[in-house]
Amino acid sequence: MSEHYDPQSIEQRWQQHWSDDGTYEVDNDDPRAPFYVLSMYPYPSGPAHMGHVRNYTMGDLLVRYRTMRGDGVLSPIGFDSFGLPAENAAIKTGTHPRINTDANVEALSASLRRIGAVYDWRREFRSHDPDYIRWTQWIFLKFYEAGLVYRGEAPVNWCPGCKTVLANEQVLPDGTCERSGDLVDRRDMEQWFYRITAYAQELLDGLDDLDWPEKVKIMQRHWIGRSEGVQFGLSIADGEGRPRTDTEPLAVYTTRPDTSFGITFAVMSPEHPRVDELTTDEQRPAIEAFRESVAGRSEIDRLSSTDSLDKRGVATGYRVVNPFNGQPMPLFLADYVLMTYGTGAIMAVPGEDQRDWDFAVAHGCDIVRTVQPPADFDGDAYTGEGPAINSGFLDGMEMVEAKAAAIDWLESRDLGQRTVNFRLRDWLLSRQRYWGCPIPIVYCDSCGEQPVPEADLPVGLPDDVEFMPTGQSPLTTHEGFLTATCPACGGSARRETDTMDTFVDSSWYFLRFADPWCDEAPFSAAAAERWLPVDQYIGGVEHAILHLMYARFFTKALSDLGVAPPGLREPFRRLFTQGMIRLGGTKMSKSKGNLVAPEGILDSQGADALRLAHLQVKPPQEDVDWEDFGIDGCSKFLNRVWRLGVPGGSLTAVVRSGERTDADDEIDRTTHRLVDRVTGEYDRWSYNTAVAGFMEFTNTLYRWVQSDEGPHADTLDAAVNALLLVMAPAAPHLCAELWERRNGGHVHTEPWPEADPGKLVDDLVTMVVQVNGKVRDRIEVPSDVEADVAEAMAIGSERIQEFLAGEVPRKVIVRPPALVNLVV
RNA sequence: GCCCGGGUGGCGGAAUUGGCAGACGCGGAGGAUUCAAAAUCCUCUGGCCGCAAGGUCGUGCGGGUUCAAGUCCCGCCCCGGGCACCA
Repeated sequence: MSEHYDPQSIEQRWQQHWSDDGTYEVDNDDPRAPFYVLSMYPYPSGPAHMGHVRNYTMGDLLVRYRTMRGDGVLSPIGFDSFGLPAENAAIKTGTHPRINTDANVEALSASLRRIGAVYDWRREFRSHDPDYIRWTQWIFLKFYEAGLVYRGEAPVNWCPGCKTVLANEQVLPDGTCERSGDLVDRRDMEQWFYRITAYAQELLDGLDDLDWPEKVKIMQRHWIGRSEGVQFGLSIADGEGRPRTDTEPLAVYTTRPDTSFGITFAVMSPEHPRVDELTTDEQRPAIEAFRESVAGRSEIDRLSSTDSLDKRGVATGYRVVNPFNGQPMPLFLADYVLMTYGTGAIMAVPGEDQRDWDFAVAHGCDIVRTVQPPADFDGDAYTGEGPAINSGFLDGMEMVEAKAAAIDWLESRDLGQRTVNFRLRDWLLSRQRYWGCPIPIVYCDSCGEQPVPEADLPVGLPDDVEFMPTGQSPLTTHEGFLTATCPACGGSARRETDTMDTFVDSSWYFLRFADPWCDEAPFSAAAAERWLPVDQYIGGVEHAILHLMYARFFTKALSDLGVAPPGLREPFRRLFTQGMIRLGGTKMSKSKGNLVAPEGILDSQGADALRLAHLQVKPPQEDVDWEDFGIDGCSKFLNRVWRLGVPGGSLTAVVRSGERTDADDEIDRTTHRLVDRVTGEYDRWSYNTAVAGFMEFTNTLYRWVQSDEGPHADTLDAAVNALLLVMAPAAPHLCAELWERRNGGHVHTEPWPEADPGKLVDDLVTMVVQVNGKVRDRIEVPSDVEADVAEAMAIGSERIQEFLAGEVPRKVIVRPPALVNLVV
């Protein structure tokens, strides 16, 4: 075999070995402790780019590390293979999405193998596999039976670019589509929804116990947006301003009932069902015009309006009555009040809400302060805490007390009730596209909407379709697909042509991996019990809300439906979010067209060098610029390790035998420190410093090997072997090759080395001696030096005596064996 | 506006609990080897003063606590990300 380091041949050889040997295949009855490592379900867009490499390198490191620690590691892979890009490509080129997608899956799989990432490939599947479609539909039907799926007319986000509706989460803050970047507009459409809001409280509570980045948990909490308040009615006023009893009061929701005495007007959403009823003839033309101007605009567009407030609201002519003080006040319509939150109508308290203040000024409404601001307050609305004023029976109470008192007052009179509201909305899952999982529903003229019987699953996608340039789904015109039989009456029926959002596929794939062979259910409960929750989930922070929220919802619902184990309430116990790779200042992605392909580097320097560069460049959770990568340095380092470790290499040709010396003991301790250090760093994701540790250790060995005394054969042997063991998860091919040549056998099935605690500390350490906090001398001391000895040595130092200049230290701080500080 | 991160040499970064700031890598300089080069190996590499020994300043800015602050506290500035009229 060649003497010099040749990444090409050894990488190919070992990748073949891991595959043939089944090193990383794990059975469901494996006797080792189960540990589930999962990188986020990749969308197959073609060969891997650098972002993939970073993600999958980190996951692979963990898989190999945990395996050496003795765990039976489940490391599956599959592909999120439904989605718009394949369908858009089909529209352009006429190639069926399945052909393109499968080719892309093959390309991505090959890339993953080439960077040395290892998986139990027996468990691989793709979202568009008929088997996977079958179970995705089966779950839909289970949810349908349980009332977690419903169809409803709703204002939806329509993306003209994607020719489909989007879930709220898929619309960016600036009102554009997260996928195509097109401006989203609003339409009323009949759509399918998952009732995720049924789990709002549990989704919120469950976050507390998850070992996730705090940042992600905060984002989810905010998205769920729980608020506590009270819902009550504002009576409609008659001509004299007295409450009418012949019509329902207008329901409003507030989190600040303590300020109720300061209500000076009320506002309804333009789409509130009672607008017609509560508009005077005089105001009707203005109201109609206003509603029309709002109708076509998306919610986000409305809420981000920069129009002045006088243009954003209009009076209905009606008045409502504040139940607390009997005061009548005007009722408006305004675009910023949403029908989808709370009751679709609000009470306005300009004294304690800045937006209400601005609206009151624009429309000439009264402003009453009901919370006493501090003396130095000089703003408009005061939103802080303080004693209630101008508030009748609430006067003098602090906010918390006043809230409770106001709610009690309403409840005791049967005027209102305590209410919890969530910002989270139901998950709109229908998409008007072809390349997705069909929704298993048929429509019968006589029986109406009917679920497809379980035995008839999967409802597959027809292959003989033609993609129209308009982007309209070919399912809507495919007679063979459309034609169905009603399962209830046997009559003719028409099939649902919407397919599911691809986030549905990625909401349960991690469960299927536990048991992808299961034929009676999406997975067996026993397998789920064994592997789930995922011990370590790895992916991009860009999925902090969408995917992670949906997957949590599915897990909870499946658990409640008895499909998943009852105790399985969360899918991902630990989450790590790695940073993205930027090039030229923007995120590296296919849509931005600024990808760097790894092939060139794999050809020239090899997978190990590329992996090491990804690990070394920056802390894994941080974003990184491609310009900062140091592939050459890593490649150079691997060559150094090779020359040090390869048997018969010139570097280690001269070694001592016989007696061990102090130098051997020192190297031995350094070796144990390396093992201890790297173990801790792997455990806390400090991969960049772990690589620094390899390099530092290698530098130390080089200096030693080239020193006059030279290394003792046994010490050097142990040191290099330890290096190969701890580096094996990071640079698997090189370590496997050198290990086999040196020791025979396979480094990745060796047990993880353990550091001897007794060998972590040197006998002699350098103690710093400071005078007034400044380092003035360094003294070698025994590592177990006593405080008084250390102090005596410090004061005894000649250099220190010079700095003391005869003065006696006023105070002496001794921290043996690290430091002595003399204060004069 | 609110909520998270972050600001350390020419660059990426390191520094478990307050205890030698700048590990490791890149870049740069010098040397060894070589006919020469590549590769490799060694040394040096925060600023300023100094021939040197050494001194002195230095972790975004301004204060503070402490024997001791990159690290803790108070007040600012800047950068990145998330949310954004949610009643």
